Amino acid sequence: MARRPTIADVAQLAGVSRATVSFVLNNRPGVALATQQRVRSAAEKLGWTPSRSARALSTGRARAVGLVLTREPDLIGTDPFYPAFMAGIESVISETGDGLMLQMSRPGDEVEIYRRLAADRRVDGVFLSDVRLDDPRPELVTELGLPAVVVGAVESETGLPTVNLDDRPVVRNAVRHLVELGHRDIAYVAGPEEFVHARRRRQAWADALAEAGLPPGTSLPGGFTAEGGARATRALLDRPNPPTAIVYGNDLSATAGMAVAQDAGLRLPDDLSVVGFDDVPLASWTSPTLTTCRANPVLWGRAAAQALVEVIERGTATDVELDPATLVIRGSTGSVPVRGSR
Amino acid sequence: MARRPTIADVAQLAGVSRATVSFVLNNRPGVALATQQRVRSAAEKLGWTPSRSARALSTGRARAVGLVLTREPDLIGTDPFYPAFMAGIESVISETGDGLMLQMSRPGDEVEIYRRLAADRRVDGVFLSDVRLDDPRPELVTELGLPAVVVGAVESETGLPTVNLDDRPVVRNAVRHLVELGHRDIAYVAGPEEFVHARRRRQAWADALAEAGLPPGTSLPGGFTAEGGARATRALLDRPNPPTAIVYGNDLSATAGMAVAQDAGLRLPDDLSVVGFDDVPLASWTSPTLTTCRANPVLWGRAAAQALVEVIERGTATDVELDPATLVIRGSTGSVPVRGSR
DNA sequence: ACCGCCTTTTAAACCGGTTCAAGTCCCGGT
DNA sequence: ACCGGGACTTGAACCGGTTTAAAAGGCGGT
Repeated sequence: MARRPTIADVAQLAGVSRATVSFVLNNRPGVALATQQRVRSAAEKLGWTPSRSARALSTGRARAVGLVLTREPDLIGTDPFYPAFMAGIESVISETGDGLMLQMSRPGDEVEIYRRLAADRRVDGVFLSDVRLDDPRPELVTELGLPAVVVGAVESETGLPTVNLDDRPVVRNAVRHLVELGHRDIAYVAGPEEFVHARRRRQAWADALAEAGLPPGTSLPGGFTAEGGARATRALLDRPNPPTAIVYGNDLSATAGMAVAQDAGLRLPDDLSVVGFDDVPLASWTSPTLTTCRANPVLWGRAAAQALVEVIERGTATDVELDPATLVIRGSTGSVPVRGSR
Repeated sequence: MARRPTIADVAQLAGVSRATVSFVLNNRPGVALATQQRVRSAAEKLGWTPSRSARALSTGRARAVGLVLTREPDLIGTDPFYPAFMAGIESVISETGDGLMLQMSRPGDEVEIYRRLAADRRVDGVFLSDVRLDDPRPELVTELGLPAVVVGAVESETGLPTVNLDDRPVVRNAVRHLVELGHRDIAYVAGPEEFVHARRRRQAWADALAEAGLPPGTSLPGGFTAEGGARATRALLDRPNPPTAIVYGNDLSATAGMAVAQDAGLRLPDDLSVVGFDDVPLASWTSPTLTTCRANPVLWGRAAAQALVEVIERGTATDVELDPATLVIRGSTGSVPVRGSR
């Protein structure tokens, strides 16, 4: 395997200096057309591609962005958001030949990971997703001088550019939909409270109840997991006055909740209505099919990547507000059961 | 924001040459202990971390490995394998401070992506997963001189180091389990035939039938999707003599299949037994719960990463055979229905 | 006092690009 | 014939590390 060609080889073959080759490569004006062609064909003839590392060293840009996934390893596979989100990122950055560096971390190591990412200058910028309450990362990246884009935190008190999708309207729609079906006792099974998006969804549910003139409903933690959703559902159904509808923080816990309800002898949606969140591929294939909220993670990824590129190149970017998620009504929601009181 | 310190700054503060700092950094023998300490404390005082790009340029190693996901964007989110697999990879490579470059591609662009990865020398090696029949990639990486590890193709005719998990025993166990329950007509809903692992699983099912002295069963394509699984299930149930059990290529199509069967009025497992593959988090929460085959994608990732590191560093690695997947028996399999003929 | 040898340190080349100040050429104007 | 200026090119420094060959220092032996 012969040594791969360098810019010097191309320069020599084209009969020009290395500087000229570099200019041609970067489409810098001021190179005669004939020269450009000579350089190009020389490069092609030798099969030359500029070395990433050399470029990175002299330009100071790594031409890569970083995504740190901070979740428990088991949880990471259950969320269809990230693969789609990453696909969206890729579709933008690959246009300019940039790459995506993936890091996984436990919630604890997180800060360390970002520090290393910044210290190494291995990436030119990072995405901050799954933002938590009192998240140390916005401040950290600011301190480190690491370009960053916040994904999905509506309160832009961070000072960082944000790409946001407001979950509240769709949750409100879901509650309204249930209210229209006659439900008055609508419970909520929430995701981890430390996530601002989980908290926001729960708040939207509470607000929607109030808006409909209903008393505050019951909210239980479901942790975005199947087990958590199941446990919360059991607890809700064991109450003296179980709710007639349950809204879940995600499809995973909703599906587990449906199973629990059916095991308890309830028929869905006759005895209990269920709403999920995410619209996972399976949601159309549960029985009954799952009414849920659908966002577009690929578009998130695209928007986030575009914003990050802008921050990296121009130092700042305008916030982006994505189209809200939509309510997908399927078979798991139905009229309130005629039962007991009133 | 002050310019970040370089090796020269450290050298100056420690009162030594840059070479010495470099030696200390790389734990090279032949530096006096006192000097090492002076260098170390100087580095710490300045908060110096060596620049990745500079190192990459002079050592010729990018200190990163690449994973190319070649699936349709929609499909990518449905497979819990990859996130866990990546977590496994990360856990190994992050020990040495290496990174994971993620690339997504459509089946068509694939070859181009690998070429670019190799040309850029942006990664030191790649994983080859979802190996297909007549896959061009093994030959390609060999030609490109790009270190690679094949993940999950048992026929090591590629000449490349392979990390393999033989699905056949567990599929065989699944069929046996069904045969013991009295089933004689066991159908199969397969993944895309171009994937060697999908094909292998189907073959294992066929072999197990033969081994049990049963006539060849019916196999239909399910494409590893929910829709495909549903369609195939419908087709199977519409037959004059529908099977009493169906084995699916993955949990996604199995779950969709269960829904179809239940919609058709069948009770599971009384009228139909179902076996999946993957053991997705939801498998314990369908109704009935899903009997399925469980592998350990995190261990795959670890083993694959270790093998790849070995190839990169030593030029070659020994093949690894992982512990086979296990059969998880849950509620979706039961005794054959007493029905019709015989 | 001199030598050989071992340990420690360093100067300088190198990795492969980018960039800028300083050329070189050529041409039209006077 | 000479000059100014625009269009192209290029030499050389630089990015921040690694590496090698050689120098410097220390020490016991004769």
